[in-house]
Amino acid sequence: MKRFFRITPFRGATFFSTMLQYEQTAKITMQNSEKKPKSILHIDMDAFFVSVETVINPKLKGKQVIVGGPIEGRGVVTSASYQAREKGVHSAMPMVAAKKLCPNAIFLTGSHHLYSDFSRRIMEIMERYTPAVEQVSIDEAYLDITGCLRLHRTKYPFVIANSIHETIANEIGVPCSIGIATNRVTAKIAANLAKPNGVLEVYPDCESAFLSPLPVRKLPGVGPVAEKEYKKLGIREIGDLLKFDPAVLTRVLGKQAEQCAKRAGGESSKDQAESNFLSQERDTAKSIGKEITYSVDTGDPEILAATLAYLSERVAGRMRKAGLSFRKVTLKLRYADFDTYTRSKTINLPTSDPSVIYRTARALLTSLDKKRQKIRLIGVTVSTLTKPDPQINLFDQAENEDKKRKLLNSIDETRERYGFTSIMSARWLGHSQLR
DNA sequence: TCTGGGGTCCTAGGACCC
DNA sequence: TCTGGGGTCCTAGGACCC
Repeated sequence: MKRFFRITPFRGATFFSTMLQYEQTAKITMQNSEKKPKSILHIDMDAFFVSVETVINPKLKGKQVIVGGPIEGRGVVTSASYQAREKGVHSAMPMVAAKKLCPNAIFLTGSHHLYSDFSRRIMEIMERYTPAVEQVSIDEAYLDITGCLRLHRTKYPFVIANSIHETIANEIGVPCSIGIATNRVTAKIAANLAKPNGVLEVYPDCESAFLSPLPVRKLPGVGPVAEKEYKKLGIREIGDLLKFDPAVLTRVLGKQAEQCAKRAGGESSKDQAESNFLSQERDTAKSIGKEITYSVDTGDPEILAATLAYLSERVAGRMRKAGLSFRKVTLKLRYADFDTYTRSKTINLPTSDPSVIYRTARALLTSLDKKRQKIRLIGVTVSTLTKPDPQINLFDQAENEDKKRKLLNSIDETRERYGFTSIMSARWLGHSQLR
């Protein structure tokens, strides 16, 4: 009898029997360990972008809907309705291929602003239940509800999970799936298995029984490459990982395997760091970048230079908004044959000056662009980010820097109000395809 | 059927210092 | 003439996630 997990479909009868089951396993757990098990939720929106579009336009409900880039512009799928998925459409698939599979689907390019706004409202709902919310992407978050069960007058984590599930559905109109477990990895996997629109709880002490029969590919961090490597060792299921000496796995497959072995046992490094949930300062970005795939490959140096100017401005704008400076600039090129190269350069003193990004990227482009081929993609990323230290500025530089900063800030404000292209650097004026 | 764009983290070699 | 070991920084590439 499978006792260790249950999908709760929000009906009174099953709800009650689930409570009885929980009571039983929880009792056993209490006897086995002194400490109360943690209750971690992983909440993940179902087909998020498509769901938001459906809230805006209810006529889309139940149809094949695909959100992604423009078909002519080499776009890919970012979100597909379950009706489209039935036909084999999935995210990251070229839009052209999706169109072949679903010729009559509704294709949308989507609006990131809209999705961010929905995301913010959804996170606000979660924060009503616990302050320990850690958002990990636009449509998913971890919640630690261990400390607030009593506040919500229940012993049962799934009571809170169900309430969150219903509140998001009622107030926002977007379906989600929730995994409940004593640690993050198991909660995340449970949420995935609960899709769509389900809640799945893995009871305390049942983690490895739940995880063992699942394919290793289900473990977060195991992609196609790692899966292949594991297969060579005869590892197919998560349980197989436990049969190996972690030291052997680490030697053969590196640090990644070490993590996986731990996760297979239902442990994740982040579980220890409680501070992750309640840390005051949201960890600052490690890098900020922007890249563009041309709709037609180009070898025109003027277009390339204009694009670099544009990318540098975009990156610098976001960096200033975050109040950061960089030391490293990375240029990325992808040629027509899809071969991809990066070149980077670290400068001595941190700055947020877009012209430094541009000049550095230009120099890197000169050093890299030797292949006699047209370019498909070009990108600029800044990293080694720091909060600018005012003391670094020498006195005579300070005034200059201050003027520059004021100018750049006013540029940012204007763009905020009237859109990015309201103020354009002369270099990319006239290259309308960048808009 | 022709492969986006935003990221994070890990590896590995070489330079340089002690 | 042959040649240590540890630490840190820089660079390039690649796996993976959403």
